[in-house]
Amino acid sequence: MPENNSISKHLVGRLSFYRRMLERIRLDPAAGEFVFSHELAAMTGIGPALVRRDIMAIHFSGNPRRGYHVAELAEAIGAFLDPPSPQRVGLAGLGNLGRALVAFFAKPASRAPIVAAFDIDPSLVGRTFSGCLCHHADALARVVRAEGIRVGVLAVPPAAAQDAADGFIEAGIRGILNFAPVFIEAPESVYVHNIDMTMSLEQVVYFARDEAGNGDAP
Amino acid sequence: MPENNSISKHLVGRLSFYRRMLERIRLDPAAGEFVFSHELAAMTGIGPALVRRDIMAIHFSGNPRRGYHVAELAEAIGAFLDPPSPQRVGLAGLGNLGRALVAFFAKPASRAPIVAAFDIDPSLVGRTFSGCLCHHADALARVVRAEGIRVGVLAVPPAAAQDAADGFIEAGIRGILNFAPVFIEAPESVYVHNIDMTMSLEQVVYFARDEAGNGDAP
DNA sequence: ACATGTGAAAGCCTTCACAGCC
DNA sequence: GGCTGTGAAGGCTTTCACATGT
Repeated sequence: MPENNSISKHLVGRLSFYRRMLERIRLDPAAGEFVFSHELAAMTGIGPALVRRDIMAIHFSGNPRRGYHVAELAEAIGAFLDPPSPQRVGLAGLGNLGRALVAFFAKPASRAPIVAAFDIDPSLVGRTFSGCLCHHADALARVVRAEGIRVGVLAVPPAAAQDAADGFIEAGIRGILNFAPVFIEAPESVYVHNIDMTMSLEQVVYFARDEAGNGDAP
Repeated sequence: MPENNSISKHLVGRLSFYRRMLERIRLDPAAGEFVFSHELAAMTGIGPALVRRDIMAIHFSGNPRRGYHVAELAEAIGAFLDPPSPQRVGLAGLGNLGRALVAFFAKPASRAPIVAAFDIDPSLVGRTFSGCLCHHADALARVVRAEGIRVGVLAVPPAAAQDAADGFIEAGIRGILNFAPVFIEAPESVYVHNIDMTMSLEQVVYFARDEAGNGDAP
């Protein structure tokens, strides 16, 4: 049975979010072994019907009496989301934001560990940040290939973003997480996700102005 | 004439993006005084028809011969997006991410300057980061009121996020930009926008795995 | 009773395609 | 000829509402 139902970006994001909530439930000694869709809904701000539909999408089933088994659901999400082996991530740009990101993601326990960083500043090259060595940007494509990196994170100034992206792409990267406030040109085969903080802040400012309703669930 | 056409979050985000591109064009001596929708489309990764529709939405008009007047369009977007006076922003959490954010947004020239920061770490309180004074988190609601802050940014650990949000809300904030990977409960009257980096990275990792298409425009 | 699983409906956003104009 | 402005269509997401199961 060919698994086809086109998987949307939104579904993947929500599954990631559910899993984090499930892990929190697992660590909570006061919580039971099961959750209801409306409980997950309350924890995430997502509607209960959509929670159920998302769980359906990964072919997991609950029990109308008890709800969903927390540990099993978390595992099912993992089986669906996680690649067979952790994907190695490279980071371009070790400014304030880049350092924040390695601190977030560098831990090897992570499902997507940052294993190499790059910058053009000679005072950073050769140093280690949160256990992650900084290479010179000139070595980007070479190190990406050598380390088997499949995902690149761009935390460089806007003017440098396309160049850094090109380096990653040339080295055969498959996905890019872009924090630079510019559009990154990339082949169809490379998935690009943009996080534009300036845009987000301007959005909040706009809706903060008048009686707008509550925002989105993530 | 009651301006009503419900304005979507997406539209606001794209307008913010267009404006940044227009400003870049203005600084480019090689660029002309006008742009076509397909040129803005190429710079942003957004479809040309949608660009035109977005411009329509703010009641700006182009000229079929020349395109859109760059300076005038930028001004029209500003008139639509920007509040009468710059909205003051407060930041909770001065870890790596918080420091990156003040560096981004603290400059008073910004349309949304961060004017105060908060943390519980005594070694940070009283110090100044990128020109922005760090107060103790206990003073959050008081300082937010005193400074006339209308928008709050959450860059605190997940466990502290709801508390910080409650402080902002109690002080009458109108919008929240949340970087913590949790759902923030807030009244209808407060707009909440979530940026969940872990989720975003997991999305990229998922789609990087196989032959997925290109991602979104921001 | 009350929750899951799900067809059907609703809503929203984007793209198509073309009339009208420069 | 090529671009803007836009009704209409198309596609995608989410919600509704209820049959089903326990």
